[in-house]
Amino acid sequence: MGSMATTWLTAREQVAWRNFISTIPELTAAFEADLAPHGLTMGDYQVLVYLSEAEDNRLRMCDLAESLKLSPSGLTRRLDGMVRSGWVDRASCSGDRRVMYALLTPAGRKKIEAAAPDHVASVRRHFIEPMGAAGVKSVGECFAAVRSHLDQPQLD
Amino acid sequence: MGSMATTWLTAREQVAWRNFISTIPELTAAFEADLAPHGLTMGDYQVLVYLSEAEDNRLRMCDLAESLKLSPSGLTRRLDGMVRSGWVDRASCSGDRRVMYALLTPAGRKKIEAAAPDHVASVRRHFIEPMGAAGVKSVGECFAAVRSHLDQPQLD
DNA sequence: CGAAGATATTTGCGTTCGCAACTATTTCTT
DNA sequence: AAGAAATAGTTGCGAACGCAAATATCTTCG
Repeated sequence: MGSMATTWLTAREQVAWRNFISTIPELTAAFEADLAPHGLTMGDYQVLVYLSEAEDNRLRMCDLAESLKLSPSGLTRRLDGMVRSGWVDRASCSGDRRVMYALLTPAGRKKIEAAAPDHVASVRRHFIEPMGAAGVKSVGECFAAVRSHLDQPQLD
Repeated sequence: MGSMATTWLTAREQVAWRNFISTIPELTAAFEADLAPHGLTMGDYQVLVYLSEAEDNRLRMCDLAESLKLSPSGLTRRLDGMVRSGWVDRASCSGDRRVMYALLTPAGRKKIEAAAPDHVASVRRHFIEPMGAAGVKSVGECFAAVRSHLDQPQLD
């Protein structure tokens, strides 16, 4: 096996890592709780966001799954619920019959318009404000870096 | 209803938020993948970490659940699996018979000692290195702030 | 002391999600 | 053009987890 000695985390690195990893569950729970009065989960909300920003308010399932970082089957099931709720419709694609579009219904648009102010306030209150302007900038850059590193094809 | 106008996110705030929220699933998937060869999930690993750092290598279920940000039932089930794997034992408490201790077995200690170098390398590679030293410091502070805000009893 | 409430844990149940397998369609190869 | 490979989506299955209820045990207070 490798004779490479382990490079442990420095105190500061460990603080960053542990703060991050232990905050995520509480933070997401807070967002879910703030969205619950609208009858939405974070997952539902994200679907509505992507659809409302998409051209013609619709996206192919696979593109939406990619945006949401969700497996194909996960998206199928999530959409099932949202279709039942009337916020999203499915539509087949005339050009490629493998494809299903998810499309925002008028009810879905109403839903996100009603929920958005509360959700934005929630994000601002729990996430943006505690870290301050400099923190926001830095965190944005850091996670961009983490993400772009993850998306690379792992050369090593 | 409130006549308060919504304060939308600035471009920079939105970048930070979206980078953060979209990176988490990929990041956790990367950690899970790096830990999988050891037969461990992130959840299992965290249990082993807390137990290995605890006095006498044991913790009350409720304290462990609190540390892990897990519901009591979630912890019960997670431990079930780890007990089956032989990494953890349950022990009742003579002083308070409601209490169950989770305690690290020698096999559990071996397990985390074997996995730790890989996991630390994984954290370093996916999380620490991409954000750089200044980023690490800032992210640590930011999430400490977010967390301490969440833990407050919500005065407003 | 004894009843009421608090605390610790587990179990039943429902939800969410990923993987693997399957179907349907399109695209590539020769 | 025919077969192989790739792509899009859904379904079966199992794992993880939270909530509410049940159980057992303390603790508090009249």
